[in-house]
Amino acid sequence: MASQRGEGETTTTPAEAADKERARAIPEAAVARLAVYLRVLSGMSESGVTAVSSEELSQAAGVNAAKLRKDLSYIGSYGTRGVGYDVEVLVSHIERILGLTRNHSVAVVGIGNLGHALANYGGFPGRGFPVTALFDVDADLVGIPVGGIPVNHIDEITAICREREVSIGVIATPPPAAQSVCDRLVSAGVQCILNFAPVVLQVPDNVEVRKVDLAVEMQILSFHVARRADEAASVSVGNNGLGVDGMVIRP
Amino acid sequence: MASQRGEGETTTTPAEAADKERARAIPEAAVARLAVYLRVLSGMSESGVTAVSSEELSQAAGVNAAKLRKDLSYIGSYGTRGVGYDVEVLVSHIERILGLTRNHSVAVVGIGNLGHALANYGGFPGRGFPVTALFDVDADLVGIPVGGIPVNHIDEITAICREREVSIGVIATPPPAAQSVCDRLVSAGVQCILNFAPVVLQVPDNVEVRKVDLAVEMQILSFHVARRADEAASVSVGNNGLGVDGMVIRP
DNA sequence: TACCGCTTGTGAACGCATGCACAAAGTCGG
DNA sequence: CCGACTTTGTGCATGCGTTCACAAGCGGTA
Ligand SMILES: NC(=O)c1ccc[n+]([C@@H]2O[C@H](COP(=O)([O-])OP(=O)(O)OC[C@H]3O[C@@H](n4cnc5c(N)ncnc54)[C@H](O)[C@@H]3O)[C@@H](O)[C@H]2O)c1
Ligand SMILES: NC(=O)c1ccc[n+]([C@@H]2O[C@H](COP(=O)([O-])OP(=O)(O)OC[C@H]3O[C@@H](n4cnc5c(N)ncnc54)[C@H](O)[C@@H]3O)[C@@H](O)[C@H]2O)c1
Repeated sequence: MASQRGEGETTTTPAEAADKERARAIPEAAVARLAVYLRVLSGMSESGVTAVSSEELSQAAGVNAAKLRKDLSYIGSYGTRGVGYDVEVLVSHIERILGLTRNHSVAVVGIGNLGHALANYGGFPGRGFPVTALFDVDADLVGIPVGGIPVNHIDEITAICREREVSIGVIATPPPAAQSVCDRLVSAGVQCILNFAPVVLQVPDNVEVRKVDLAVEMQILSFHVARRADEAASVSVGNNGLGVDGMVIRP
Repeated sequence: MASQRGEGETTTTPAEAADKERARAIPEAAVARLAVYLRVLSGMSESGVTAVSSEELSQAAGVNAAKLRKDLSYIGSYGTRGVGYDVEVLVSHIERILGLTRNHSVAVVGIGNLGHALANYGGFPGRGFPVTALFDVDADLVGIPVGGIPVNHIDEITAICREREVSIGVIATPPPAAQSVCDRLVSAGVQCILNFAPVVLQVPDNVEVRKVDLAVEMQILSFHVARRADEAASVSVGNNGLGVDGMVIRP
């Protein structure tokens, strides 16, 4: 899985080496936000904006300006005091930190409702995540192209993932199949998995899993609805001020 | 615990009132995990399991046992020392905390690739999130039923959301339309929004937004790939220690 | 060149979340 | 009824992430 970018004798520039050392120290939460900043900056760049202040960028990204500056400081000092940041410079530095200077081949497993949507989605290839393989267990689906890629049978997963150097596996199968699919991806050398099935996957330490769980998202929203409803109720009815165990909740 | 003899003649039981007071104090991160516990517990319940220890449950949920116990302690003390937790009891308490004792009507806006998948998905209604309305701007889609629900035109959004008491709005439109759709949902009284469009939505304080951003998820995975690759590289090569950060950008 | 106003970068304080470790509280066998 | 054993619930320490506040640095201006 070495670098596939062959320019120059050395594989990394000094700036890259510096970035990479820094990468270790970037908080997980900041990484997620950097991805958002990158999208906002890309949009600005396309609109012809060349410079931006932390205040403007933080507004557009929906975060605190101080937090944004701290996040950017994790990747280095590329701003100009009194002026702001050069959009292009920031874009290229964030891209490098996020490892977007190389493409990450994506495989989608489970070409049902969700798998179809993902395979058809045009937003990934343009951002460095080409979908290069689709898998399903259903014989009727095998061979049919979805979003331009033919569906392969799940049994071919190891060979094809190796061959196409898949680095991200997306699981969109029913929950009972998810763990087995995950195991197959892992044994095919895939080290990153994005899981849509509402199942907790067991993986070795060297594999990174992120889950997208819509039911959980909705339940969190539900929790906030309930909390809000309570607040309204206790305000209108009158709060006796006593929680359980005599804890005083509100003044 | 759970004392408080009832002067709760209203719609809430004493236990509910106690829960609701606690809800205020539950950390956001714990709420997300409670939703996961709930799913695991529901599965156990269906499999006929009636009791579970924090150790077992934490394994199944993929978290630390101490963290699980702390999370559960936020909602009250419903375990039995030396034994564990009663599955049904835990399920009902978590459901109540998450506000799942009432149904939350869901509207999906943007019936394209993703919207179709969401509308067809059978996993929501069974969990208390019935999809009761679909909207799109495309006249060709209006009137066609998807997943059993006919698509309505976006212009009807206010009336229909009010009428069907929609509490969660799901945005699956292209990015440029997302803010405008969001504004319409808000003015229709929807206070919870789940956003799939890669856009930062601006909403009033009383509206809760959660976003699902697949590109961001992939970029986080990409970051970890890069980090891992660097570690491997720096172990084999060693660090040159030069911290000089020239503004070297690859042409 | 010297000054002024603006914006970055970051040290330091704070608050939230995690994980440990153990007393309290229960069960069960005898 | 007792004592050994099991598991919960939680105080506490630790670490991570966020926020504040301000000195340092830069461009513009006279
Ligand atoms: N559709 C949604 O909107 C939605 C929302 C939330 C979560 N999910 C989750 O995403 C997953 C997929 O949902 P869906 O609606 O697309 O389901 P689906 O039933 O439409 O599609 C599942 C696909 O997986 C294939 N499959 C089954 N076993 C397989 C295996 N062992 N290997 C490879 N492929 C296999 C099936 O043939 C089918 O094509 C489910 O776990 C679901 O819970 C979906
Ligand atoms: N499909 C995916 O897998 C995927 C993945 C990640 C993110 N997304 C995001 O989800 C969103 C939807 O993706 P998609 O692939 O379903 O797109 P799509 O183009 O297939 O569907 C968008 C739908 O929204 C409708 N629409 C457009 N403007 C509207 C408006 N003002 N009001 C109501 N409806 C409107 C269109 O008629 C269309 O039916 C996009 O923002 C996309 O970036 C999709």
